[in-house]
Amino acid sequence: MSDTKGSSFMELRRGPWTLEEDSLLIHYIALHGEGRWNLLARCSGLKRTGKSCRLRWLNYLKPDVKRGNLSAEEQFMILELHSRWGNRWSRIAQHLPGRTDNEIKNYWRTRVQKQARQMKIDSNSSLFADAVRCFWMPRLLEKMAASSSSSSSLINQTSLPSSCSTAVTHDHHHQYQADETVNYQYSEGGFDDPAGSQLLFKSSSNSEMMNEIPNSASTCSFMDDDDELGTLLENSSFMDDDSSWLVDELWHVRKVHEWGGGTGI
DNA sequence: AATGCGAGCAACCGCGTTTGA
DNA sequence: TTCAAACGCGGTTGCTCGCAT
Repeated sequence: MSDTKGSSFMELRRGPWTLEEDSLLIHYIALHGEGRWNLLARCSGLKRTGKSCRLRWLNYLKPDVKRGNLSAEEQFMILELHSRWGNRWSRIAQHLPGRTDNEIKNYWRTRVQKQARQMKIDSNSSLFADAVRCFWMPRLLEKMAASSSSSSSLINQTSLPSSCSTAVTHDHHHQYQADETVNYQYSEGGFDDPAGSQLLFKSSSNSEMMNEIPNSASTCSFMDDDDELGTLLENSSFMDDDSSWLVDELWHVRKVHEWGGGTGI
């Protein structure tokens, strides 16, 4: 079972890869292709396990791996797909070309869970899901709208109760492939419609439009009970930047959720 | 300038699944 | 059908770098 058996006589390297190791790996794969990682590890001259070689290639050296910050669209996709699939990082990564499961996992842990920690709530709770859906995702949509006047390949919609939606204006209609059977669609009307609070999916198999609200049982219901707070939140900027919300305000959300008999944490 | 600390990310580890002999 | 090897996924660790003191 051990990946290192058979090469136990050889001292295996660990830790950061050197340029020489990278070029060895790239060269070997150029000649022999991907796969058979243990064979590669034995034959390439690398003193690494097959696992290590595979990881290095897939997460860093592979030509189509994107580097750099995640775009608003990519962040939106991660939030949306995670709400549907949970920690299925590789599955989520399949829908973000050039991004790896490791990168997405790191994003979730360092950025998303950080927000949950600041709010002192469980990142797996419905409350946090509400906050993401009501404040973070609309903010990303705003950013996407602002930048999409140039160009955009992705887009979406989300389940935004009218009480939660911020002023989002769009001049564009976008579409992206979400998985084998579902196309996500977003159009401007979806947000302008006061009742436009649902996630719309267009089945590619039967072309029917379907309404779906992930986590619908808890979707922002707490907002309906507090118009004053709703106004406050709508008028507020909930992220100082890409990943930092105004924690004090979100703390109020938490309190309203708890006191208002919300879905709990 | 030196030190401490935290965020971000690359890499490792354990384990479940798949493959093929 | 069985079993060992290989593969892939998700959780965790630890290194690096930037910022604050």
